Amino acid sequence: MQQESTRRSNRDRTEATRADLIAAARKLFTEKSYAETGTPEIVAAAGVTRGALYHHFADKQALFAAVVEREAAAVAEEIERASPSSLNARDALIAGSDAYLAAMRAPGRTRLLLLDGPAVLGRAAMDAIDNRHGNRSLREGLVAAMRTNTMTRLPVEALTALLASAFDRAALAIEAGASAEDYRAVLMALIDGLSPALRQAPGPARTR
Amino acid sequence: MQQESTRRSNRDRTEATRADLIAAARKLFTEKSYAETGTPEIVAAAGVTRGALYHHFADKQALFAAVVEREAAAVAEEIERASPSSLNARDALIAGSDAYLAAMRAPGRTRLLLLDGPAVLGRAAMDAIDNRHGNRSLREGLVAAMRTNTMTRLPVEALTALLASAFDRAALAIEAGASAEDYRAVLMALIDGLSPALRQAPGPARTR
DNA sequence: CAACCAACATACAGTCTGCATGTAAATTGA
DNA sequence: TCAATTTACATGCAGACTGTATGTTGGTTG
Repeated sequence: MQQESTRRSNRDRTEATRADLIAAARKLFTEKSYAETGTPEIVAAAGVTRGALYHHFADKQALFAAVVEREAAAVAEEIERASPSSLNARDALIAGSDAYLAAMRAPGRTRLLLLDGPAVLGRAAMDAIDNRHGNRSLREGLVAAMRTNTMTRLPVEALTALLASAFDRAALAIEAGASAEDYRAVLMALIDGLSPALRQAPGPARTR
Repeated sequence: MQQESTRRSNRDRTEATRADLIAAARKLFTEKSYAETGTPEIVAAAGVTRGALYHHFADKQALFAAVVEREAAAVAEEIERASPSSLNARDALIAGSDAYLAAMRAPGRTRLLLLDGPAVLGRAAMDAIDNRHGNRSLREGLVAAMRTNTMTRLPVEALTALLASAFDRAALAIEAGASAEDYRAVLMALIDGLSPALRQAPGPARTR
């Protein structure tokens, strides 16, 4: 018998504490905001003290970065899971778009990834995170579409960034109560507008 | 002789103090950020005390809102000034786009209007400001283009918001050192993609 | 010119962040 | 296996900041 409950390896302790802190921080950062959430509140919710927080994270901002990183990874995973993997280039883009908009409906994600993230960590850091997780599949989809001549050839980085920002804005608007159908229709029109051949009536572009 | 220098009406005093505070705050908010700028620093730069600040503004956030409002108005004015007012619908959009990108090169504007603004004031408040100043001309340009059948008919609010977000993102990328030509080319392609008739080769879309 | 009010300055209370210091538990290596 | 060392925290403290309450001076008004 080995000290039944009080016998945890250091790695387990670290992992558990970090997870608790990230979960508590995520909850509070999304319910309120980064600025309005204090570290005393976070550690209370996580059941530890501020000492533990500053042992595992350099500062409040580093904890926030960990929360954002984790959230971006979750979004990327949801999108990849929802991608049927073999459609033609355009339909793959559409499927990815819908998956993104669906994923961003999870409460707090827009605030975390689109409002506080850029302001607290800076656009450059957010771009790095996006490129590590999110935007990758979008960029690859665009490259594939261009390779099959389904899409006008354009600078890939710029096109990826601009389309991504349009998706982001659509997610924000939809969360704020705007018509999801309207925004989806415009996004589709923007994408289809980039197809040399394809013009009007791209088939069943209905929302449902 | 009436007390030469110490004779100012209350309205003048208010106006001057508010202007000093807004100018000092703008400078610091853009050099650093909203979060990293304290009110003691602001009032020191403005040559007043914190009492004056809290007399004229409800709180630090209200001062920030005043700075943002003023900046958005300045951007809108620069755009309207640069608009030759009678071109065809598409060329008017192009001219407005270029004017916007040029205006956003003024130091600190991207941080103020695109990073800190949404995070501190919220997307809804920023939308209200944008609709009061900036987006108006863009929306009117889009409506005009649709009316002349130069552009596919789409939900106007959504299209305005999504195009505006693409412009915003382009401004951020350009400021971060990305190729202005690339981003401009993609923006033009997005706009021209919405023209039913117009397809490839929309004429001299060169950057310079 | 007396009463009033607007435009500040000063002082204070509460809270937060980051760090320094202390302690118990785990890991290491001889 | 057990002493040395490192890791994982808890506690306490210093500095800074925000918002407000209170005082004071100068303009405004009947």
